[in-house]
Amino acid sequence: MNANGTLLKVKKQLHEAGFKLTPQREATLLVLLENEKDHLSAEEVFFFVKRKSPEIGLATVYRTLEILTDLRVVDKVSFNDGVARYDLRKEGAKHFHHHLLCLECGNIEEIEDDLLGEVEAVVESRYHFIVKDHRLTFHGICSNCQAKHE
Amino acid sequence: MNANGTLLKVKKQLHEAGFKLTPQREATLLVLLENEKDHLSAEEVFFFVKRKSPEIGLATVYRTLEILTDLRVVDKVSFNDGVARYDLRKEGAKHFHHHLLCLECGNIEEIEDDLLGEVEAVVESRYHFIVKDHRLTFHGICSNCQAKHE
DNA sequence: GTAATTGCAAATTCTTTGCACGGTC
DNA sequence: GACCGTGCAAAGAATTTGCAATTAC
Repeated sequence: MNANGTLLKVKKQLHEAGFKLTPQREATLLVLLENEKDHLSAEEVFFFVKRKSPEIGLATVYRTLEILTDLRVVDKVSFNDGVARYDLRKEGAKHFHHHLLCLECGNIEEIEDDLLGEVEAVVESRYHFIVKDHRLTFHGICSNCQAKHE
Repeated sequence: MNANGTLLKVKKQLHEAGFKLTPQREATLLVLLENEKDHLSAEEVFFFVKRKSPEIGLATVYRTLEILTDLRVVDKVSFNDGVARYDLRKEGAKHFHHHLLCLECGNIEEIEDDLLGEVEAVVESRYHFIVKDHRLTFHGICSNCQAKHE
């Protein structure tokens, strides 16, 4: 689904949940869409939104991100650096994607493969735990940093 | 390895890394060992340590936990609730264990199975990423909460 | 003895909240 | 005109830091 389609869909979701479609919320959504590959913190979202709409407040960004998290439009994730980051959920993706965190350069790459199908089946049967979602991050050395060492 | 064995081993590690073996560090370690199954936050560790050694300061606990994280004695993890939690690494475990987070009661269960061997091989070959460790948490409904619904 | 470590308090950082004002249906 | 949403500033929570006093080795 393209950015415009996603935008329309989320607007509909907001409306159906009884929220208003304010310019601030739209600007925040646009920033999230334009930086889909990144994992922006609230401060970073604020920074980008402010370039479009300088009058916006940080608290509004936090409040918007909270709403979007509740509506499952974004996922709130944390990579142990003390800030919450917000990650747009992929349209149609059954599960949350995975991350590759490089221990040297700190870069975070997203991978889309659904790698956990079998593993979830094991967890469900062995622990009688109904899996709804997961968070999987690999820590290691990215290909760029490997190349630097050669 | 039993608690005492672990304690001795960590003391040795501290010593080899040039740190002093203070009573505060020992008390903090003991608390971590006694609550191995929990995922204590720094505040919680502080609370327990204070019962043994009331004169300890919260900053010391933070500093000790940082050292233990650097020495890879504990893992710092975050379950998106805004606090860092500290999880003792299992002796001899090749990889960090996994977690089952119940969305209803909030309980966190640890599972020891090494479920990711194949998945890591896929990641390494497909993305040329050298995997050093991982974080995997399943979100879902634990068996207790399932029973409540019946 | 002395350099590392501590406790305390102050400072920082991230996030949430209270509130008066503004915009919308 | 009720009400939702906003910006701002203040509050709150988690963590870090500066420093003088203390302690381990």
